[in-house]
Amino acid sequence: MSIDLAILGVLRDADLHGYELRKRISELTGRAAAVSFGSLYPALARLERAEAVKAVEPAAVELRSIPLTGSLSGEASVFRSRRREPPGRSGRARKVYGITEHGRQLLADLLDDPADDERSFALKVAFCGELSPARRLELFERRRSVLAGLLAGARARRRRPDEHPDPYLRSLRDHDTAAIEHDIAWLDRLIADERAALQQPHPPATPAQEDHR
Amino acid sequence: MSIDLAILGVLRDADLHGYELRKRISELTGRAAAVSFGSLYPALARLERAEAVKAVEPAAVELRSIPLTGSLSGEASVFRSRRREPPGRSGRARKVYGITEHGRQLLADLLDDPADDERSFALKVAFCGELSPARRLELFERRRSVLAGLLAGARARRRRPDEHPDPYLRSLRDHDTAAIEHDIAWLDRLIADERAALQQPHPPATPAQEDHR
DNA sequence: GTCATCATGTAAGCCGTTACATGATTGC
DNA sequence: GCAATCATGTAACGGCTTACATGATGAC
Repeated sequence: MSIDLAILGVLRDADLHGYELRKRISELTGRAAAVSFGSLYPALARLERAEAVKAVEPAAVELRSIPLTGSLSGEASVFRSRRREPPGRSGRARKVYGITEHGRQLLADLLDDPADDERSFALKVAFCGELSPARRLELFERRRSVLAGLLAGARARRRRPDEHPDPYLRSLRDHDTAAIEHDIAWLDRLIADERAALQQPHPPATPAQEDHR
Repeated sequence: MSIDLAILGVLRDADLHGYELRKRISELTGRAAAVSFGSLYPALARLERAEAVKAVEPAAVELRSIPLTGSLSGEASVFRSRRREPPGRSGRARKVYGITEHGRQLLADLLDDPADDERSFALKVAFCGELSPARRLELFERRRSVLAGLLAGARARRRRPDEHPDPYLRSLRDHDTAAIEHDIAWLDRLIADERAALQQPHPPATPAQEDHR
């Protein structure tokens, strides 16, 4: 359930109510993301029943926003949005959710799950700061091998030039092949960076996320 | 229903039975396509009820394979697969479908439908040889404007560097932005070719190719 | 005073998948 | 005679969307 991944991943950084949560999820990437309320709210209810998230006192948002090290401006925007409201009342029974310890574990499990399609892989990358470098490397390499398989198929098809004389289909396939190659090149960069980070335990660019727990 | 588009588009070029049809659909592009039997067979039944396709005599396959101008080798492979079988019997009650006149009209309508997601757009490109140059141009430009909107959003998000310090999310977004730009560049080539073709009524029929490596 | 936005939720339904049932043909 | 492949279908279920219902707040 890729929506759980999105919810838990975003909630990991800040306590949020559904409406705001949806905006954050939509902004994760340009193409993929975007969930509707019709799936978000039931999913939140389900995760609450499973005790992966729980409703928190809105007041707790301010309390939590100060001590956290990461995502400062994200917390600040929640703060801003609350500032406008009178102390006693807010919109319609706004329900702010926070991730639980069990939710964190579930997020870790979801990130570890080797099955990933286009969409869930993107989400996993967005949240993979959570993972150990070794797990991250596995994630990237698993995806790379899937794409390598697709690329092999795409190239094989293109090597039979007679079979599809339609120039538009040809152009589509050429573009598709190039897009896969582009994705693989990106993954190769991520993999190389990860390998480099494994060599020297304290790399300059990506140490920030590792300190919580 | 994007599966209808795929079925009709492939059936336009050759009469086929379900099993073979599925293979052809899967081979259209490297990433998108691929339908399961569980959706293919019911869809074929539905299209047959709607008289967009009809079961044809397997013997008609050979008859039809000669006079058609396009997709010669595609027809030939059907011929090959039938050659192996004894005259009276084949696998289990194999049902060969052909497109009807009404089916062709439906295909044209589906190609014209302005709503397109990632998947259906790819299918439309694969089959857009069917369309008039002006309609093709509309198709490409409609898609281009959608991608331009996504790109604007993606760039705006990237222009707020403070908001998401996570390096993996950053990398994901950068890659996503680049992929959208790549798609737009491809569309621009298709559009330019189409415009050129509109100028001189008898073009050499070679739309944009990636020509990478 | 009404419109846009914020906010939460439910219900119906679409589109597709996996898993299962069935069976013929081919090659070993 | 057994496995792999070809071939067609059904059933159950899953996940997500649209459309709807409801209502508060702020801006103009």
